[in-house]
Amino acid sequence: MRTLDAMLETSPWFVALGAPARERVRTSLVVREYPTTAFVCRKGEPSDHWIGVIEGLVKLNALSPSGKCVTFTGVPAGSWFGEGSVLKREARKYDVIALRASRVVLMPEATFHWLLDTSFSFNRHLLMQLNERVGQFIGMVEHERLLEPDAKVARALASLFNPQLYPATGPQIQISQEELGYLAGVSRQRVNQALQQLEKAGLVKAEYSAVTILDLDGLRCFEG
DNA sequence: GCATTAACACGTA
DNA sequence: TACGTGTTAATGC
Repeated sequence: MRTLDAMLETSPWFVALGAPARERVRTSLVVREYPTTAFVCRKGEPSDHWIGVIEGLVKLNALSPSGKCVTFTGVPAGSWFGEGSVLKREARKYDVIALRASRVVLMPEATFHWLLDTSFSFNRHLLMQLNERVGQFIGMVEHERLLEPDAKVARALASLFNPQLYPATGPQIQISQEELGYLAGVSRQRVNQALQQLEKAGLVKAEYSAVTILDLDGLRCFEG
């Protein structure tokens, strides 16, 4: 995923639009670049855009009053997020931070609501995406309460490769073990141990600041 | 017992 | 140099 146009061609709701609507959407979009650790959005800001990741990886993040950090989800290239707050016309509820150099596309709120009012394919896509997210987050609660750390790390990794939400993701993801820890809810040291177990089981290959998935289905049902 | 934090040496970009 | 990794020791639930 290198360019905005490549991103749009893999967005099913966009492909389904007629030429005039595509043009209207296309001209309203703005592309921005962010270096690693930069804020794409901050908690409390107005939600005036739907956000797509063209290149890179961003995370939805929250910081506790005592300074602890949790990551709700990582968003890889090819996917859109942030519709919840735009739909409700409320302030951003979480920080969005680039995990590595990332190119992002912003769709203005006005375009978003116009699509909502005029395009069945857009509505259908949004419904699918929200439904998929509900399933993902319910799964997260289940894993958080029921699974051991090795399995939590396995599911956290697998969640970054949801083909419904993230259609155009290759098998390798560039993410540090510390960030995986924030995503899985375990310490960096424990992530390191878990990755060694998952590697031994032939499910992943751990690399420097990256993980390659070898067996996605195996990761999804890994229980130790 | 097991995970977490802290601390350290080492390797990599 | 700055950051990520692999490991160990002390601490806490």
